[in-house]
Amino acid sequence: MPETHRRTDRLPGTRYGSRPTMKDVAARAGVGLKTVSRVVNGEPGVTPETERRVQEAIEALGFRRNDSARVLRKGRTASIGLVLEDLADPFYGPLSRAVEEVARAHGALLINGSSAEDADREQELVLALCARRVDGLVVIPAGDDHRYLEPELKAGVATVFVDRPAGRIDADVVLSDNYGGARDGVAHLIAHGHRRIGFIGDMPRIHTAAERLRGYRTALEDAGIPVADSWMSLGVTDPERVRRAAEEMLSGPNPVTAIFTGNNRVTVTVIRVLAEHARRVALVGFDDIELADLLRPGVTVVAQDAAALGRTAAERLFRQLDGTLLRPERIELPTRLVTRGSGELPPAD
Amino acid sequence: MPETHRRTDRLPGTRYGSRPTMKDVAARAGVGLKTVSRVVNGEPGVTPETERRVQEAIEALGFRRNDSARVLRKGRTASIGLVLEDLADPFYGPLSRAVEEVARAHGALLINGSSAEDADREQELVLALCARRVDGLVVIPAGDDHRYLEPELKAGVATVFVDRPAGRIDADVVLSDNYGGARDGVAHLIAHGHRRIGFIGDMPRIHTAAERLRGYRTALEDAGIPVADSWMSLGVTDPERVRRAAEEMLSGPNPVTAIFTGNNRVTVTVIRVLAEHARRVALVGFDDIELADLLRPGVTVVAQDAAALGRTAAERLFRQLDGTLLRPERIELPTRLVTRGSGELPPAD
DNA sequence: TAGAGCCTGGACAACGTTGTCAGACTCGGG
DNA sequence: CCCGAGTCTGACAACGTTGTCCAGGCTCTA
Repeated sequence: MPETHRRTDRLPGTRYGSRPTMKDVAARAGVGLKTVSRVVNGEPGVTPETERRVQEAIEALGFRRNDSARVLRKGRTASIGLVLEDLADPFYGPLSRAVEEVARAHGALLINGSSAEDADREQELVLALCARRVDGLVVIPAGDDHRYLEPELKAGVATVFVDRPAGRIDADVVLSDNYGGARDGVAHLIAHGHRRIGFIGDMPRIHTAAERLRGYRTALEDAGIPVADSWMSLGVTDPERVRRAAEEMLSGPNPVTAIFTGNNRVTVTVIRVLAEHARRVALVGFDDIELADLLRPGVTVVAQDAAALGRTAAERLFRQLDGTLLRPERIELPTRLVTRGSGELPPAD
Repeated sequence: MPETHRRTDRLPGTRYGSRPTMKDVAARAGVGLKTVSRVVNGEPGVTPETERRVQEAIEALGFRRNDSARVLRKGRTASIGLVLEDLADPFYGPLSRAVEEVARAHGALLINGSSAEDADREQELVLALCARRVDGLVVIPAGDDHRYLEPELKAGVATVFVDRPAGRIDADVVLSDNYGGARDGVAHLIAHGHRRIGFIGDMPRIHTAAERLRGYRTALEDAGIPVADSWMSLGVTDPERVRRAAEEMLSGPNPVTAIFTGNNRVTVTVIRVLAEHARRVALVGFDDIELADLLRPGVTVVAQDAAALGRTAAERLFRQLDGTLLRPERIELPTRLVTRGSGELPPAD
């Protein structure tokens, strides 16, 4: 029993002593260190008999390769980082899963963090992931200046931005057609006779919110409808503010007959508000929401394919890692107008 | 310029050459290696002037500490693993976020994987995480035999199971009161006069499904209602099967007047089926679903607090790591019956 | 049977960091 | 002027793995 008290400087939390290493396995199996490595990695050049002995020792000791050491040696971690805004947002669920699936297909693990829509926290997270030496990053950016990533990009960290573009650096971006989707959604309302259409969206510094607002304006302008400031409400999307905004639009001397909502959270809140209102107001929302088809009236939405966003981004990431991808590109995925009744409500007055 | 071509054995993918190390920083700043380490880690014993020089060199080179090396040396990774069934399931969103928040509060990152309800994949994932030397694991188990974790537990990997208990090992478990919740939900239906109540749930090998079924049976037995096999349908929860099951219960010579659904996915499908039916059928579902309050009739549910499950589990995990937690425990969190009308429907015939 | 070539196994260094320890230097008091 | 205490710094080993390279034993052929 040599080496029983090797690690005297271990942190106190490591209670039960430390794990066996390849050295221990080698000693027990009576072979050399590298032979164990070969067995563990399925490399050729080991006789069946030796392999058996090594396997036995591995089993007996409960050996598990230490990937930290492996990573240190090999330079690749086989893991990618995903930074998004909020793990609990239903929009990011399918997106995360798609990224995870692609990662899994490439033998990589997913490290996952939420920025909570805070630029500093995003940076902190991204840099922590870089310190872990993730092979690549999928980032839904909160901030708008990503020059802090330059050393990382130079060092070969594959990076793809999703849902919103990167700020002040040249990087791969995968977006939805926020502008076109919003324009079509609002045009749908106009086609059903609406002229007074409200817009409730996220803070305009968020790219998606700005683009959707732009789509809204364009649709109105294309139809020759003047855009009234009082019908646009941009800001945080917590229920209280959205509720107030909706109620203002619905009351007053010149109430809207339809509302276009800028994302799933806003849509849900506005549905609640409308449910309390006597007057029937048309609604089209950006992002699909579960059960939207069962509400009465059903909720018409501009649906983005969150899974496709994630999949596309992750696939580009691994193509960057392959080296088969050369120049950063901006990819825009189409949205789809799903009509379910709410948009078809004619103006009530 | 020494050391420009040090890493000849790097993988081909590392395109842009390699990252600067502390050694490089030390050389540039004209100080010793350890001094750089001290600056990077904010350790005392460095004059402001020296620190400035080091910071400058770090900045200039774009140095970022390599946490793989750090981990190897220190034995702690400051990361925990979360293995769940499906990242995209709305039930796991809040749970993941809660785990992430606790992790963040303890300065740890979250590595995240989906088992897709497959025991082998769960094991593969868990062991991959252990190879990464995560400090701890939060596992929503798919399998029912976790003896493969024994060496890891001995080695001090903190582990907490959530939502379902561990199989054949002694470990911390945080559960919802599935039995009691289901019993109360079914009792609610009985209290409103229902006698013929169907149950549609997940595969009985899944602990939560079995417990909820048990609650269902108990409620019926307590009320002296015989339990009919034809009113219980257990199996995979894809929409097709659930739909068939619901339709069978609703037709035939002896149709149910109420349905108790075993999880959120089942509930959603059954709502769809009921929406197509003329006859009004009462419904109580396990798990809350978004917008349930806006459906007509509103959907009564047995709500679990997914965030509390995640938070409790993660907190126990870090207490294990602190050493302040000694014996594994089984914690059961209460559920809450949220009545929203659907459960109050009287039997239609 | 000797020599060439192949197969298996092991010694060793390196990956980038941190803990240990000792050396150099400063400062103040005796 | 010297010494001790204190401050700052750096050399070195170790963490556990993998790549390189060489040694020794084997087979096969001439």
